[in-house]
Amino acid sequence: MPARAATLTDVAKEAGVSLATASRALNGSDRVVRAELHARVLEAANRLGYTPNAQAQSMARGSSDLVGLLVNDIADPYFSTIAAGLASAAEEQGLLVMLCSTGGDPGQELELLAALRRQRGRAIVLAGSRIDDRAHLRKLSEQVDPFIEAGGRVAAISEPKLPVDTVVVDNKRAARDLAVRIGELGYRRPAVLTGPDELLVSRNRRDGFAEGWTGDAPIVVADEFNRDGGFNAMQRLVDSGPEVDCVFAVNDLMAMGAMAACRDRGIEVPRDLAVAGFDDISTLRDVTPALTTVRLPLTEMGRMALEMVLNDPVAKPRRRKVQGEVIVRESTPAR
Amino acid sequence: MPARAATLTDVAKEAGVSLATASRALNGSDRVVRAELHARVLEAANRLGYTPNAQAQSMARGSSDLVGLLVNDIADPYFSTIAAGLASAAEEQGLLVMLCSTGGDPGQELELLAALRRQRGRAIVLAGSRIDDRAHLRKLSEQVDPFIEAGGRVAAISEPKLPVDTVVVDNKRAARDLAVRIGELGYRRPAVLTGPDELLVSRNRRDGFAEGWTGDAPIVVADEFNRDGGFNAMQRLVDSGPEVDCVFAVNDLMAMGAMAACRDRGIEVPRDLAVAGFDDISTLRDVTPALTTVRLPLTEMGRMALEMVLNDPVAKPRRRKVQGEVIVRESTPAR
DNA sequence: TTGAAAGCGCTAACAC
DNA sequence: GTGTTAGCGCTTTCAA
Repeated sequence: MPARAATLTDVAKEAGVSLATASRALNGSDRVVRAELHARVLEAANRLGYTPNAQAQSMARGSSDLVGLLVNDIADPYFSTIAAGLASAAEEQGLLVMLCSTGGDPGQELELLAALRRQRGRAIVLAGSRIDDRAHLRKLSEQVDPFIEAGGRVAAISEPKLPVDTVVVDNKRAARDLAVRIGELGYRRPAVLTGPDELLVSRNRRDGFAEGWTGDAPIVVADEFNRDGGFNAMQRLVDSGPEVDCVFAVNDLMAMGAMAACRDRGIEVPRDLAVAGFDDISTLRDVTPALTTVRLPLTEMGRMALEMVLNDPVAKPRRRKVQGEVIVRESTPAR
Repeated sequence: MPARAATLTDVAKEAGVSLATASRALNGSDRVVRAELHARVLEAANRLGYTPNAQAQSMARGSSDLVGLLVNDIADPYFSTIAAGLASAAEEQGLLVMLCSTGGDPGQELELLAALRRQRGRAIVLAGSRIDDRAHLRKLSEQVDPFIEAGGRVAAISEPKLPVDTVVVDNKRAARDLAVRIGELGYRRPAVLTGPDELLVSRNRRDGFAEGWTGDAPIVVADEFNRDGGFNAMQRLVDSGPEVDCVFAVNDLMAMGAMAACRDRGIEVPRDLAVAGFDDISTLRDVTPALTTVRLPLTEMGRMALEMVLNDPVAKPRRRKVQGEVIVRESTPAR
């Protein structure tokens, strides 16, 4: 057998019909093919194990059934849950997802975006925090704009920094709500474990919490936006020895790291110190003490982004705001 | 501006050279283009914001830079970690990953495999447990074989049920090792919380454990292969009231579910009951009590699969065995 | 070194 | 209804 897949031409020949008829019979069109020929074509296709070449189809049709998804890190449950939502919505639409994981590296982000662009998918979804860097945002636009100009569609799941349809989590508000609840629970001296300042999520969650807090301004310790960051930040916090009765880590992974650090230092959560996170990662819903956090509809957000990006484009970018819901659990008992 | 991206023809025209020259200047080839023309082409391309059309390139070249990845559920940390490994290896090779998540549904798996096949990527990686179903395996082969026949490459990360290169976890052996360790720790009456019998991973882990166990055969409770399955299985186990001093859940998610069920029933882990899992999901490394489990090099497995699938094909499918490492933590203290 | 032209596999006018 | 044919954007002989 040849190292070559059967083509439509092969099928047409085998069925004794024209290329056009074969195309119409197999891949639909308004034109109708006589039942007999139709059957003959299907049979031939079957016999030859014919599979349409989607690349050729997109070229000829001028439209593709690929959508790109760019995330910071697909191993991070935050993004993998979004990806799952987006992928399942894509499947329903008969679309295929091209996945790129940047590792949080802006340079990589640009390169992968370019790669996605080259594939001429019908849309690209950018998930992951925008960093507050004018130069980088400009470079992103240099990729995004021509893609849109050429008929592509782009949406983001992030802080609304790019002029594209965006699913935006109201981080500030949710963090504010959380601060209020923490206050109501009787805590008096909170600390915030935050990520790098350039990361907008991180900043907004921190600021939102501070806004919602009525007592003295919380102590803030910054580190990486992941588990190890939470661990390290917590260690530094403990070592600097301030009086603190509760800690808000700006995401669940950091909160887990923080709790691990507490354990290392003999601090018992929540007896000695309360801990709260953000995201409500489902894999972590069974940890003990159960983590107080802000629930985000991650799967839904992935679906929403796909929906937006498939909608007809509008002149003005749409914003779909998503609200987080404070979930109080054992890690922040009333005191 | 036109809703149409600049093409190579546009660039050639703009630079006042032939199509062929433009192609050679921009997208490399053995032929060398005179420096002056080269510069002129690059400039024109830049001015026009030209991006090569990867689809057209694949068609013309007869080879694509897409690889497909089919997983059971991208939201499951097991698969998202594998995907991360594979994606990062792919990036290094300048390849793009098309991601499909089947939801564990065999029908869906077939459809998505077909979709992947249509895209004419250079390779497809199938990650996820094979179910032991002759009819389904045959249908899979009906997709896989012609793809390979036509020059495509396929690899799997699973039990070696398909005649393709496979990264295979030695589940049986690792589970056996775990059983031995559990025995050495002083446990006497274990139960196994397993998944559906058709799932080969699930079965092999269960059987491996039983093999490694020297006392009376462990009680076995089967349910779904996920968190809720662990929860439900554990409830049923408790309700049926047998004497058990330790539980092996065949994956970490089930173990988490099992621990949650214990909490519900007032059983304290590990004081009243020890629990062990399998996979060593990184998101769960900080839970308390720390989970005894079998560590799998998931990221590495993703990389390995890509590597295999890009290697020259060999007549006989390769098998790369991966060993799990038993990690004893607090959830199974010596007693 | 450069250019003209023949495909790659398919769709969509356009004719019959 | 069905067939012919001109593209889609690119690479790659083959000549010049």
